Amino acid sequence: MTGSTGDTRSRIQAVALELFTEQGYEKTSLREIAERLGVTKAALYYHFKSKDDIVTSFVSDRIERLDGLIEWAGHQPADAAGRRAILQRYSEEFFGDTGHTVMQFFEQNRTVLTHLSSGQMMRDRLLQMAAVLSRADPSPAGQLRATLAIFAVHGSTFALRGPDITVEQRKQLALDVAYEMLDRIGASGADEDRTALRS
Amino acid sequence: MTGSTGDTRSRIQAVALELFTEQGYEKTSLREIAERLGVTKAALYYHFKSKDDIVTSFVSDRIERLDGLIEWAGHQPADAAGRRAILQRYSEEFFGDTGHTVMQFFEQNRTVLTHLSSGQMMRDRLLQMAAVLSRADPSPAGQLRATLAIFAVHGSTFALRGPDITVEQRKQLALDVAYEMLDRIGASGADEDRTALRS
DNA sequence: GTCTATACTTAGATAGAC
DNA sequence: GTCTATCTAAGTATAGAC
Repeated sequence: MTGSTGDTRSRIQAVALELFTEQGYEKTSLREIAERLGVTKAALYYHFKSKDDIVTSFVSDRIERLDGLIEWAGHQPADAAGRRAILQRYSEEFFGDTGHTVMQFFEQNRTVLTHLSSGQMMRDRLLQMAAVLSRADPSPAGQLRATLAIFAVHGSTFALRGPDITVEQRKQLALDVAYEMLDRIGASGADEDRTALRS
Repeated sequence: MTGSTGDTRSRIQAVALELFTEQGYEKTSLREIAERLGVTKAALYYHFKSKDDIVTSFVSDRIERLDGLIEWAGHQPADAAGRRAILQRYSEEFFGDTGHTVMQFFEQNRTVLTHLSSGQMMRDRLLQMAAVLSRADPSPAGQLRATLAIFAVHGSTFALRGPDITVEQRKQLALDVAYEMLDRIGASGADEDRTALRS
């Protein structure tokens, strides 16, 4: 921690991720990051091309893991059990030690998904997740249900009030609710027809 | 439009809302807004205290309407039919002509909900909506289901791919899916117990 | 009451010395 | 690999013209 040891680059990543998550990407200045590390702004620019390049550096690893998950998901059965398995693995990725901080960063900086290149890549993977989850019923209703299932995982981090709830409980609760949504994808089909006509 | 007519203030609001929604709050500069109106930055500061005061000016109206809705919701029956009625009115508020642009602004600028005073007020109302929807079952599971129901309405604006889908269809679809979630709030209770124990 | 001119502070970013 | 100095543009603020 205190060590003089080499890796300034990874120290920048750690501090930036922490501050970006706590106070927001736009609200955190490079001066602030530099000061916390006892260096100048210019030093940051030796290690990273720009502010959003710092984000890219700790996001690309997540992207790769998500790509692996999506690829695997495509080979799972397109039934309810397959969907549950896919989302279960997604939630492990989301709540897992290595990925949790980065996912929390995106949860706190949702506009980054639109305005930063690395954010758009993540957004893209999220859409692919929804697509693979709803491939048994790619109708708008199926897409929306898949999106909501994913959001159950994300939303469990802030929709659940009270600090007396553990991470493990959040995770389990998110999955329980998400499964209800997943199980309805492409279920009867009769529902959808009624819906379409009702309007 | 071209007119020299008085209301610079409301012209600023209109242009700002449009640019903030299109390109994002942080990515839009006051210079840009001023130029588009043919005035200087300083003119903006005559009409508004600050950049985020412009946001407040067009959000406060939405807040008031939401307050009315929440107050009314508290008097509705705390059963499934009551919850459906509440969310239905919420979606009308969300998709309605007057409010839609402002709600789209928040959808495109979610970090504003955390970092701006007016955003926090809106965030507060959203939490109150979730609370009133889950008052029959204020457990974490109930809260999460209520939050997801609200998010079905919001998410229908971006989760539904394809431009061949009308606003009215989005609205109806969002409600259909949201109702599934609402109907499960405080339903059996047995589910929750199983969930709690399973972990 | 409505706006312009001007200036202050801080942001992200770059060039070049050590 | 890091620092000093500097650039442009951002948000902000005020004095004063009309």
